[in-house]
Amino acid sequence: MRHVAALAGVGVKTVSRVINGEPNVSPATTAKVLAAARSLDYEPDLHAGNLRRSDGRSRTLGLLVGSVDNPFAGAVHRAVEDVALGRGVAVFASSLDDDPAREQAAVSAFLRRRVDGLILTTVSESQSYLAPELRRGTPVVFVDREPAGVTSDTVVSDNRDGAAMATRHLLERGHRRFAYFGDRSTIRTAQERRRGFLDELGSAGVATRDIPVVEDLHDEAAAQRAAIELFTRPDPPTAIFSSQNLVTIGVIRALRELGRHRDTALVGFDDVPLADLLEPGITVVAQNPQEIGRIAAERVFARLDGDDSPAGRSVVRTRLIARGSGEITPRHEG
Amino acid sequence: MRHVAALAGVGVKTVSRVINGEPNVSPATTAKVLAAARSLDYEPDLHAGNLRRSDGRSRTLGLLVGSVDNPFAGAVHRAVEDVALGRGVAVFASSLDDDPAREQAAVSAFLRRRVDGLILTTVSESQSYLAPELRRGTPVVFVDREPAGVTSDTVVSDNRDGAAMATRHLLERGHRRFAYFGDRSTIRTAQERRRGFLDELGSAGVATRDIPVVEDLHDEAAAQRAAIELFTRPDPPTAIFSSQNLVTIGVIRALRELGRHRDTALVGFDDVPLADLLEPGITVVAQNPQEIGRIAAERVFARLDGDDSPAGRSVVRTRLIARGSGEITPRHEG
DNA sequence: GTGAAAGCGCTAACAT
DNA sequence: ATGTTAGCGCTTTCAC
Repeated sequence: MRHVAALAGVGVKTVSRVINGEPNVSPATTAKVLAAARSLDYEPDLHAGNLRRSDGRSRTLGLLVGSVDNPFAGAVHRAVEDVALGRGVAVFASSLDDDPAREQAAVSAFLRRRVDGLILTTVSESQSYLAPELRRGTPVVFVDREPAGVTSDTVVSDNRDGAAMATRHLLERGHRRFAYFGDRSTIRTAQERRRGFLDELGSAGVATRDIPVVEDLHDEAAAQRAAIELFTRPDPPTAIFSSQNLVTIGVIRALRELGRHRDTALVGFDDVPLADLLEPGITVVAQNPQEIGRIAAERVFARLDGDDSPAGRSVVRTRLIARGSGEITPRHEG
Repeated sequence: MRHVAALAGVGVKTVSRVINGEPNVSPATTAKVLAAARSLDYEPDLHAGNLRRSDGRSRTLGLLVGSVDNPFAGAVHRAVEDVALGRGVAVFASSLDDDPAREQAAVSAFLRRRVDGLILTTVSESQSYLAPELRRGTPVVFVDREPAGVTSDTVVSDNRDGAAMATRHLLERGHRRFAYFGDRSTIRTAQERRRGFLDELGSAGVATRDIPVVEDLHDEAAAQRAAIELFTRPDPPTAIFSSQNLVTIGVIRALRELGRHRDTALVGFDDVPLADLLEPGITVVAQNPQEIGRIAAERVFARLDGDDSPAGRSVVRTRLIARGSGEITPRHEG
């Protein structure tokens, strides 16, 4: 900046004024400064400015998702980016991998870089470590999973209702023998989905005591193995509810392998790519990651704009998409 | 930091030493400083340090991909993150959307934030605007698409060879009536794939003059429409090569709709999620986005570590995955 | 309409 | 083993 000022024959403050579009600079001076900046390939240093700037904003956001390599996270990320772009804010994205250590490391990395706000998917038992930062006024929005130990804005899917809706869908087709496949039972979201499933069966008068509830399946292969194992036992279920993306895919692979995909009903929570092109198409309770990301980003910016209303909880509705697998009726036993 | 120093009863420089793990601090002092930092919830300001730090590194990378909401980009991003994480480097990710204005805006946003390196997928006609930055020594690695107007490290798939391999695969099954569906013809990568396809047909003695080459299909719907249109004309092809992810999916939808998916061969460039679960499974020339991302990130860090060898071009091999659709033999005409 | 001086939080260089 | 001073590139404040 000093070089630009020297080349343009003005003071540094004048350069600063031109760069930031502040008033009280004559057009002639402006032109000189711009020309000098161009010829020196000058790019202002945003961080240096921040150090002294009154609002202290880095125009930067930290986003922590399950994994950036994952359709749900990608959609959330994209929605956040779209909102941030309009504000001239850049987004740091990191992957959680359901690892509490990574959660803390990522948050710390964001904070050291003085992000203006945080959008977080969490996995550790408590987010109370964020309390000082919240007190300092940094906006934090939790997405997909609710926080514990602190209160802050949260955006989640209606996990329980969505799971209940899926279950009702299967009950209405006459199923009475169910199985549940879910991911890590420590994850709140997973608990909610299981609860929605079991409660709905309970209300329908189905004895939930004997229903196989297989949990802690965190990848396709584990889900596939678990499903195959279940189907080699007597009286396999006629209907399956799978509580997550990868689990659903693992179950599909298992049913194919067993030749059971046309006579076993399946509804998955969370949409699966190309689910409509499979045979049968996969019926799912689809989340709305775009909406989750958009709302989360808008909450952050509202807070930055001074909104100091109490922390809120936004619930983004899920939607049942019937494609075939959920409409299979119970087979008659041999 | 001043507050921490005051609370610990030491000078700021000692705090700096402790925070950065520099030597020559007594254990007792270290403990005092750490305690003070903890009690004040102190997080060092990385940017402020950078301003003065001799290496001037922000420990930050800028990554520009097609769209963060896209499986290929997600895999690249994840690989870059994994390499960067080991170095304590955070990643800014942005979406290009094949929009030249976005490309420039994203690069400028990265530069203003003083990223240590750039990993870019580009779409504008020339990247000569990066020349000053390259001269300044900022490492830039181009991924997926080669740059124009500047020379710098590049990591790409073997587009031409991959396309040729796909074509050979179809030729070997006896096909002689082909069609090509591709995305924007202005994209170098797309040109290479088309070229690989046509050259291979030429070498096999197939007249390429009459082959339908449908291009500029940038989404599923456009590809689907184009394929349906082609199949309503006389003498439809018996084999299709589609040059991109979304185009492949559009073509699959079209073939389904036409009831042609079991008698028309299809090989797509770039893998498709769940392609193995479709019927028939989709044969593809799979890229290796993880490898592309990993190599790109390693190139950046090698440059930062002082590697000043001439700009290199890494070619990541594609792999043909036969799943059914590419093994369909030509139907006999009625 | 413009510039000079001070200072943001930190680290380099040189004390001590 | 620790402290002091200067200065990174910018914006603030205030003077002209």
